[in-house]
Amino acid sequence: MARAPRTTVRKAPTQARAQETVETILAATARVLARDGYDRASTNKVAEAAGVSIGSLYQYFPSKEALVSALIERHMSRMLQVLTDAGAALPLGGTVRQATRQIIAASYAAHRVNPKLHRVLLEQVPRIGTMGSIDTFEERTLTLVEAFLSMHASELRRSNLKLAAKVAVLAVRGTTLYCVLRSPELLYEEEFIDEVTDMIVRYLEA
Amino acid sequence: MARAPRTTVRKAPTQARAQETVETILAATARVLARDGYDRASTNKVAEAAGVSIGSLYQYFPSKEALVSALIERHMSRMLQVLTDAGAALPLGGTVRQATRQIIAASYAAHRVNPKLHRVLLEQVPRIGTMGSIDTFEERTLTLVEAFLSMHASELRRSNLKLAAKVAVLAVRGTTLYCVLRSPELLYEEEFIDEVTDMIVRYLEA
Amino acid sequence: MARAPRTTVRKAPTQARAQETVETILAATARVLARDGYDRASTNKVAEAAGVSIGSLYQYFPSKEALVSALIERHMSRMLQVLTDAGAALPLGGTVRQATRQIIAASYAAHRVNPKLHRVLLEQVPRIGTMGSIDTFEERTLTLVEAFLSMHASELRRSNLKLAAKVAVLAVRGTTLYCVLRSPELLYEEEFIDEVTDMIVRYLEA
Amino acid sequence: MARAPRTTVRKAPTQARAQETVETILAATARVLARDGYDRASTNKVAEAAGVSIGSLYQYFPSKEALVSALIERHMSRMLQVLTDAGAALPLGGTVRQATRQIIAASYAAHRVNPKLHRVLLEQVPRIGTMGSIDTFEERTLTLVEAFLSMHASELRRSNLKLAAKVAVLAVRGTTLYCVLRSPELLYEEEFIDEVTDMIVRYLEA
DNA sequence: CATGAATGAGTCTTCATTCAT
DNA sequence: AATGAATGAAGACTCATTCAT
Repeated sequence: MARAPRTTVRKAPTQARAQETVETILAATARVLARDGYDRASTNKVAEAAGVSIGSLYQYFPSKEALVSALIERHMSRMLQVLTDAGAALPLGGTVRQATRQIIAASYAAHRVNPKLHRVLLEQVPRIGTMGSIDTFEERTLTLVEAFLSMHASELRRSNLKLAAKVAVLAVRGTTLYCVLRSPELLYEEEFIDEVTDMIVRYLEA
Repeated sequence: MARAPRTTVRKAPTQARAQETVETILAATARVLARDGYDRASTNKVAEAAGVSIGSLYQYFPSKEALVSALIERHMSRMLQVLTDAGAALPLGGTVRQATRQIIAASYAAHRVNPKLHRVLLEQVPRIGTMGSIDTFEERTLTLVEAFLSMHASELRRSNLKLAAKVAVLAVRGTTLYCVLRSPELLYEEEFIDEVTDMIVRYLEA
Repeated sequence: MARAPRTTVRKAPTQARAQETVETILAATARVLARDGYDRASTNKVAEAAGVSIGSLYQYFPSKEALVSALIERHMSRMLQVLTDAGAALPLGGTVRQATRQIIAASYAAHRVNPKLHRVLLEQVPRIGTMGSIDTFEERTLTLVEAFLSMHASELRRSNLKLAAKVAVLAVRGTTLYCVLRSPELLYEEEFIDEVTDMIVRYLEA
Repeated sequence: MARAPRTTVRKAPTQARAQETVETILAATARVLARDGYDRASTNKVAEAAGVSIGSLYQYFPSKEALVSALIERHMSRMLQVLTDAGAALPLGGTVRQATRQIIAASYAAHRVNPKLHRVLLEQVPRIGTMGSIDTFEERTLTLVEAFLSMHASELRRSNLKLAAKVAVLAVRGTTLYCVLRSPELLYEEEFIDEVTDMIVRYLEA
């Protein structure tokens, strides 16, 4: 179980085949993690599941942690992508309710990327070095919300917008977390999202 | 997710000395878990930290998982106790805001039991057999809230009280989770609790 | 698993109750050995099965080996008793066939003492210090047979009686061994014993 | 008798180096077993004796029992080979005595394969999963004898040939067992084999 | 680049045995 | 005497990682 081994990717694969191999390995990692849990998931199992030799695996990932990190990284960056895409399209000119709805919906959309994997990562993976990507996601969301709030400051009844932003974000996060862990299908229910939106809007509006 | 080993306590200690040993071991478990994380926490380290032989540890806990399970169980039951105590004192005759404040405060109080340990358990412990106690906590909270809501139905503007209860609980949970994981001192700030209460009350009231 | 610990009984129980305890423990040993095999049979399990504390067990048997040794000893001495009883009654004046039949029958009778236990001892117990009792049994048989042969020397066609005795004893032993290990009910079949007798008589007679 | 762990070989070695390793390990197993007995023979000791890492051992044998099983298997198959080779040359046209002599001699030859190891296996090894190979050996012998008896039926005075075959085989087995356990040099003495043959022939012939 | 045999530190766990009560 | 809590040496086994081929 070593002590704090390297965590970065050993080598950026340039050739197409190498890129494929990396993909295969990451996919296998996700599968094995889901099947066996973090503890019982061994690099050898992953290599076998990927149909790749253990040597090859270590060609691309210098340690088990690097492997899992890469998986997390990739997943979070995809979620971030979805969040950003949906957030970038923000009709900042719309009503507070509309905008709020859109931001919340964007977060839900991001959580729809691969809820099963997300759950496994949350449940099975002990916090690892580069867990930073998760914070990145949360911070990005917070930044988005704060920006939005300050733009609509006049319509809102809050004095301490920073605090309000944080509470709002955390409240929404409570709901998405629940969805991912216990009820993934809720991520797709517009009514549920509406309900959450309603709570947030009432909280924020003057 | 692999076959789970036994997870129950092996032997109910009868002598006083034995009871002490169990306590010592659980305390050491918490310490080692916090220091090294679940993976790097070995049963031998725990025994050593407890000043107890590895044999004694296994006399009472048949596996590493049983050990951690017992710790979780104990922690959650303490939290539950605090929640129940604070919830039992519910001034059901008070205003919605007062009652809401009290329930939320009760939850915060429960999370103040041992946030450091709570965080370790959340972050480090891959899901283990008897994780049921956590669900118990959440369900108890939900029950409490639902009961409260139906008592004050006339003052609330929600038709779907069950949904409202769930959303409210999840929202609050988002905030306590954040506190435990990133900002334990927030658990003690009345203003923060007020803010959260405000959100929930606005959401629920007619 | 210690190195060559004491093997003798620690203390000859004088009181009736103590004698009973010893019996209980030996019976439990037999049971546990049959159930779990020698390796998985622990002294703690035996104590529990006997309804006796582990401390008490060690009061009477100073080691695991001593425990098993005592069991073997007791079993073999019982077999020896049966063999001797049946052999002592030898009608040395009878025909060679009659006498042979009786000796062989005596051996079969001895093997009927507790074939199940005998099998367990044969299969499960790695050779232990005082395994001497088994040799004792075989030597006693051999002595018996040699005595018998020299008495009937005139009726036999063998010159090397010692060799003949050995071969005869080993041949019979081959059959009893088979019975104990694979077919205990054969120990009770007169026809089978007759057949074996026939072989031996034909081998010995002039 | 408890649940048996896996007993088959874990991995068929493909590279020459691996094949060598397997051989080395089996040889070391035999040595350590002979030196220390089954109980005191640990997988670590075996690995060390083989000059191989414990990891390598487990690469090929998933458990201690599998290791010993493989050794038994190999030994028995060698004995079987010798038995079959010598039995295949049966001069079925010869006299009963000649044929009997040859079969018995074949069995003795088989027991000469590695009597020291054979003894260790008999004495030290608690019955293990794939003990089947031993039964195979006995059954093969029995089949051989039965076939032989029925071919020579006219020259024999037995009506129940099956019974006769069994008794004869068991009698011979009694002698080989003795040789292996107490007197290996007897396996090489023609006179002894003659004596045994004499007994069997007298038993069978008309 | 890929392969997979080899490594060995370290893990969980058992169990014979002791000894304070 | 009896009890059973405590001990700790030792064993079976895993798995991240390396490196010769």
